[in-house]
Amino acid sequence: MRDTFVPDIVIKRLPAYLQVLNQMAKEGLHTVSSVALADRVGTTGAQIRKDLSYFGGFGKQGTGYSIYVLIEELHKILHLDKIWRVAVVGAGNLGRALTRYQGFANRGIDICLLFDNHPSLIGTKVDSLIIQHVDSMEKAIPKQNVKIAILTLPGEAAQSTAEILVKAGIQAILNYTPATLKLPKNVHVENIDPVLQLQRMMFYLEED
Amino acid sequence: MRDTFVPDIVIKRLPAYLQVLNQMAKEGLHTVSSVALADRVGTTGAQIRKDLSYFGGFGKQGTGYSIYVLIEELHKILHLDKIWRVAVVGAGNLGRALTRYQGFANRGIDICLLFDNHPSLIGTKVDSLIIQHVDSMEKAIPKQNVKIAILTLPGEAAQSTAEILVKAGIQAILNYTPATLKLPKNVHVENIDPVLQLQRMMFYLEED
DNA sequence: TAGATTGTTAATCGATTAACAATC
DNA sequence: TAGATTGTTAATCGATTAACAATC
Repeated sequence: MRDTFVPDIVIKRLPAYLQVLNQMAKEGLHTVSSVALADRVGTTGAQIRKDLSYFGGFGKQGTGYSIYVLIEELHKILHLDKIWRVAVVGAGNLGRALTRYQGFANRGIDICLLFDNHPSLIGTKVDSLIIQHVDSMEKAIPKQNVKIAILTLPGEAAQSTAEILVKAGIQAILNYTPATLKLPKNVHVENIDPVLQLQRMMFYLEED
Repeated sequence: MRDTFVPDIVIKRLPAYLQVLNQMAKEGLHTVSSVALADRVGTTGAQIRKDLSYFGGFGKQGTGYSIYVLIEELHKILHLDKIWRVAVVGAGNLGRALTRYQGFANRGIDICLLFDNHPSLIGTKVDSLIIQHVDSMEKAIPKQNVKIAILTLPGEAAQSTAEILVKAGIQAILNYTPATLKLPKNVHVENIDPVLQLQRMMFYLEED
């Protein structure tokens, strides 16, 4: 079932479905139709049914989907049924804020490494995590078998640092820098430079 | 020319083009072909030419594009030829980090308002900005004619706060919360919950 | 049983790519 | 002039939507 190719764009939507399903479970609901779920997510029933059908038939005609079952299946599909260790690279404002971010721990994300290259920061703590020098990444990352990194450095250092991360075994990078990273295709990069995100919306705003 | 419909997906790519063009200008280049630009952005020459053609013909056959001209045109198209004032709502770790973020000021973004609802924070400063109570948003936002807000609250408060923001005249929201906001279609929302971004990549990682 | 809703197929829509005449 | 590269059209590809038989 997962052998058949699933388009990236489908994968991108699944976490949003999961998000709403979790919310619904919290509200005490047990069952949901594709249309009801779609209304909350902001899409259509047909699209949800199509997306889910790449992975199997989780619903019941006439009834819809068991919220509990669907959450469980989405967890399996997205590999969320384990805790992922993550390294934060760059201990500036943003890096420290993300390290402390409450939303990670209870959603299966464990920030376990924090790096910077600024001498005065090395050895200091952010909450209980000690800031290590970027030069120790190549050893520390494989040691803890970390596969995911969050990049919050100045743009100039992003490319070279990302290359070291890849050498250290990192397979996915959440890139908060403005840099357009050039990395092997097997490394997955999500770009979320806040400036770029804001610029995307400015087009739609009235100049005044 | 801008009267003809331009697909959202084209608009989304323009800030990335601009990003690379700025980089090239910094490197001292003056001219670039669609293919050379595409290589750096990670797309194809055809796509860049098609995207730009929605707005006019900025290139010269045989030569390519003037980097200077293209940067200027993209600024005009995306409405980046002015400074945009932005409100940050939520003065937790992330909100404070974004308020202090160096990358905003030199790219035309002015964080001029910061709100929270936690009594002990009201009146305290983040850099030179005073944290105000969320109840004062409805007055303070129109007063400064702010159209863009960054949401960094706990998910539970996101929807109701966003509705107040819309009433206050906000037209674009950069949403860092896990909430799926339901707002009038004329309000532009970009969702960048870091957890969702990470989950999108976990699908592609080997379970081990 | 009658009503509701799935999973899937076929039809439609939109986006990307290829190709090339125009021209710098 | 010859070579390079644009802007655009047509062809291809992929994603969304509509429709409905199957069935709970």
